[in-house]
Amino acid sequence: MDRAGIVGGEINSALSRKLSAFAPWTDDEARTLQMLGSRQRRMEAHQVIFYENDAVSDVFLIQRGWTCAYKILSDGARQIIYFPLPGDIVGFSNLVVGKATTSLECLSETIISPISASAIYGVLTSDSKVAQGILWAMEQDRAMMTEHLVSVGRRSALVRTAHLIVEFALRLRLIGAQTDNSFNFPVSQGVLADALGLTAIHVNRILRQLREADLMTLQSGRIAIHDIDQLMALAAFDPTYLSPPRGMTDD
Amino acid sequence: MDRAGIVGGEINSALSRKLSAFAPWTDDEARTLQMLGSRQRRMEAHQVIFYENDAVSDVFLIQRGWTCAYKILSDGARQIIYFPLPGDIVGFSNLVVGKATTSLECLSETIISPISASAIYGVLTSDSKVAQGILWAMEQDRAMMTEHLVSVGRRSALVRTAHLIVEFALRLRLIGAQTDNSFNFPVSQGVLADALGLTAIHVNRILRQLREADLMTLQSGRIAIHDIDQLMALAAFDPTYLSPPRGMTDD
DNA sequence: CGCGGTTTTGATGATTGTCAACGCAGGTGG
DNA sequence: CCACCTGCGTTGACAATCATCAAAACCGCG
Repeated sequence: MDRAGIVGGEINSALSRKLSAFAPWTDDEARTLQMLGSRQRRMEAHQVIFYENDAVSDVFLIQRGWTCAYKILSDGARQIIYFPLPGDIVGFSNLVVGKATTSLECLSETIISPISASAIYGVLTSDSKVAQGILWAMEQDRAMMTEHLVSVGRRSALVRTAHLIVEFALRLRLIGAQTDNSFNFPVSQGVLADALGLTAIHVNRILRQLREADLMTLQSGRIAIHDIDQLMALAAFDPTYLSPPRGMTDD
Repeated sequence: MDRAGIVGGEINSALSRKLSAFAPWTDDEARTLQMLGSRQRRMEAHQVIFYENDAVSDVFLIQRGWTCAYKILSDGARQIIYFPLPGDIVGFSNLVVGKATTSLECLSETIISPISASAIYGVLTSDSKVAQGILWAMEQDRAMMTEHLVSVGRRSALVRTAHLIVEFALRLRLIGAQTDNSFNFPVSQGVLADALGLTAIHVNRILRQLREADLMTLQSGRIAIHDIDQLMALAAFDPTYLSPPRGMTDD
């Protein structure tokens, strides 16, 4: 297998970085991945990329920064569905139904690459290896949503919070954005609450518990994990849903 | 457009019935859909089609009956992710990661059609119209999961329960399995609880409330909806996520 | 320096869970 | 044919988790 695309070439697209966990890529395939991220737009924190029900047919690749996809209820409550990070593609629903089914907002300064429906369909039908990689990414998204649902439905506030933090840590590690056990975290406690189905006040109390148990600290936009093993044990975290399928990588 | 496949032909596959809501199909396309359901297996209530982590590469089309996909936690708690009904295809994750990411259990006597990975991939790449239909179905699944997450995260037990019941009613109507406002419902209160993130006892209390408000009754495996409008209003139910995209059907 | 948003903490309250008990229906075996 | 058993539904009393209300400290930023 030709791994020059990874070993020799430069990886400057978040999508390549993410999908390199799935399989090695030839130069040709790597170019295809690069191409999907050629158009780029910079956005500020708190800017909205699209709102629910907006007529959007593009899909968006996150290149840099943190975002969140959410729904707002009639009483003003908000539920965050998913946190798209660099390498993630958001809005496949746009392709099929022609409008956004959630809103998508930037949590930090962010760089996104809009990808047209035809570009996506083109890649999906022309290059079956790349198509498989994208399908894997979609499946990983679904797995994260599943875990999220399990968390909100059946895990205590403490376990649920720990689970989400561990997920962030592992996702960042997978895309090579984290070396030690600390990382920037531009997510306010209110935002965290809207993801976890809690109130900001209760999230604060949970974070204090985690801090006092010497498991992790969230301070001025940065998370430091002090004991990842204990944190994973507390969350009963099974990391397989984030990893590429066995036999795909040659590790 | 040739609608003979629907108007003239007989529709005996649940998949055709479901996807007929998405678009009209030619005879050729209808045959393709039929073919996906050619192999059939009958199963009893409480039988398990597959368990989480089983090595499965097939995907399953539900032809008849009710099923539920769930995860079990280390403490024995269960969260139901999704209720696949006739016409739904379950287990796309099997294709990509080669094993089941949830368990799938029959709630009633059920008929399923296993579909091999190659058959699915074949249809996805050879017939782009059918592929689009399947992508729409996948997107509808995702939308249901999203609503489910919103329910469990941010809706009160009462609203959440009402929302799920309305969803069932509309799904059944879409696949032509319900004419009046009552339908068989082989879902115990304990199962309902595992879907809603509640206890069976509390679900019982909520059902009483709904009954006493003259909105709906669940009795001996059958739901009767007395006031669908008020029920939808209570749940703030927006049905668009279940319907085919605008402009697809000629209604 | 003041302002808005966020974090933090305490006091109180509501929604939902836990425990316990009983009725009911269906199935099974003596 | 009936006793028994098991799963499910129902209800009440009580407990726990988490929400709500209130207030103050903090922080970055114009």
